[in-house]
Amino acid sequence: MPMVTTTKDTGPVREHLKSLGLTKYEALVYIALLRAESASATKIHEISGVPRASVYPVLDKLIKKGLVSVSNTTPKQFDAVPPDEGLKHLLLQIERDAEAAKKELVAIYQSREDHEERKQEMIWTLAGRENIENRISDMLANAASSVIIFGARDLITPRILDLIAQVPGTVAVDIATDGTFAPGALPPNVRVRDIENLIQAGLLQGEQMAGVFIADRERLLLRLNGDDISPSALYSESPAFLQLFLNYWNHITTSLLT
Amino acid sequence: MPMVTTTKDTGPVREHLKSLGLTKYEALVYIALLRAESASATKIHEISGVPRASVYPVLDKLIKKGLVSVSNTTPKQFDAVPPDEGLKHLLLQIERDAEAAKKELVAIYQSREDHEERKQEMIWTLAGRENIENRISDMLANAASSVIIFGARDLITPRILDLIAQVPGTVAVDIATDGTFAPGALPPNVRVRDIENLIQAGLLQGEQMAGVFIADRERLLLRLNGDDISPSALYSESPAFLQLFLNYWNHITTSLLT
DNA sequence: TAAATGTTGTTACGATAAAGACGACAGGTA
DNA sequence: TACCTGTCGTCTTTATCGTAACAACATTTA
Repeated sequence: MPMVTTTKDTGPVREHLKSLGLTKYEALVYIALLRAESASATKIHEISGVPRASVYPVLDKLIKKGLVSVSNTTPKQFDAVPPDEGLKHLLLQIERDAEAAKKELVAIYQSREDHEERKQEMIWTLAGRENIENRISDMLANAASSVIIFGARDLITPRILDLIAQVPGTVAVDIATDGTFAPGALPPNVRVRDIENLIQAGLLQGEQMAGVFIADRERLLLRLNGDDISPSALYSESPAFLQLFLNYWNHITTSLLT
Repeated sequence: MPMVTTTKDTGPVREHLKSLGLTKYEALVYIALLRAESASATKIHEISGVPRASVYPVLDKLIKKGLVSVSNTTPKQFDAVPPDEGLKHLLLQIERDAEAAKKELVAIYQSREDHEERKQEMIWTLAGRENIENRISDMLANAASSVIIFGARDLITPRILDLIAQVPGTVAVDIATDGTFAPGALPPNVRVRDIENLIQAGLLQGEQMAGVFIADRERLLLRLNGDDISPSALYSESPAFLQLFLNYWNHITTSLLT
């Protein structure tokens, strides 16, 4: 009974499996086998919707990847390796590759000629919410003496809040924003200033969503377009550029004193 | 000076980066940027050998992946994110995907109808040295009461030896082989028998490289063609099939008593 | 038993999508 | 003027997707 089911609900899983190096067909066949518990090629074809002729080469690849095993009966029966076991080894292989790649790339990176002069004065653009938060993450994680953050409350997302909480106690963290934080969410080395009255006084206007992150007074990230679908940010280690915002910061703190 | 270097030594790195989802060009451009420290598109083209026109879209993708940042100067300058940082986030994303996929797939796997009868009697084929060792790994890691291993000494590779050493002390491990082990390499719950004299007596012949791994007397892996380029193995939970080798095992142990 | 029917494993070939490769061109810089 | 940058369009190549056909074998039916 050729009951060919269409490519149904298997929505996000396929995308996730693609990250692990599986093709569309490989994902479909593997999922079908997880459902079926030892099936023939034809049955796999019926469940997965993958053309019957394509099932065989796809199964070969899955076998080589250690996700599927074959019986020695005739006709052959195929069975999925349990997903926790199969994915574990798949991921392990990727992690090994990543480790090897990192090793070689770091070697290249460190042996390059350092012409930092130019680079120091450069202002760089970052794209994508994820990448921006990653950069902030690295700034906070590597901060040795001080961290300064100011801007709209929305900028300090739960993830960033979490990163702040993990900054060592020896690092002075200064935050100036217009909102509040849950009590006890921040360690004692973090000082929060409320700039709401400054905003109302017209001293801080413009890009509502812009925000500034400064680490050790030498690394700066300027976040823009926070409400856009693809936000962007500027990053710089330029002393001149930094000084601009450090002055800005001085302005804020002294204004708050009055 | 158009000094277009050919796709040179960057041998294995590219393969490793492919595991992380990078294409050939992406890998070449990223490596070039690691060498160059903030270069223009043309310079990247010269170093990497990637066609100049192709460099731009490739850089876009690398930027989206958080591996490259752009200056706001004109002409644009590009710079590589340090590899340890960049690869970390890349791998993190993959691990998140793997975790999500595992969750969904395990759900599917557990909700499938259990028709174990047929499967129990089945004998499965595994392909590839890596996959075979992975299966052995899982057998040893999940063994609850007993482990039996017999066959040529070559089968017990350093990795397997390591796995044996990690088996909990409550599990009785029996090994029969024709070679020796470094003193202290094995914990006290492992008992080793020497079958060399049995081999010389002609009681154990045939496939020199075949070996048997049995866990809890209910899971069996039969390794074949150990010297072949792509070795294979049989796996089974069939009681009948298992009994065959348990008898074999009895034969060995009793023969050694005389 | 013999013919009819169905299934399996394999091969071949076309369609589509992605990556790789090349040339051309408007605009800006030196 | 000469050069470089950024962009576009096109072409080739490769991998994946998808369809069709076929020999070998097994099963059913007459």
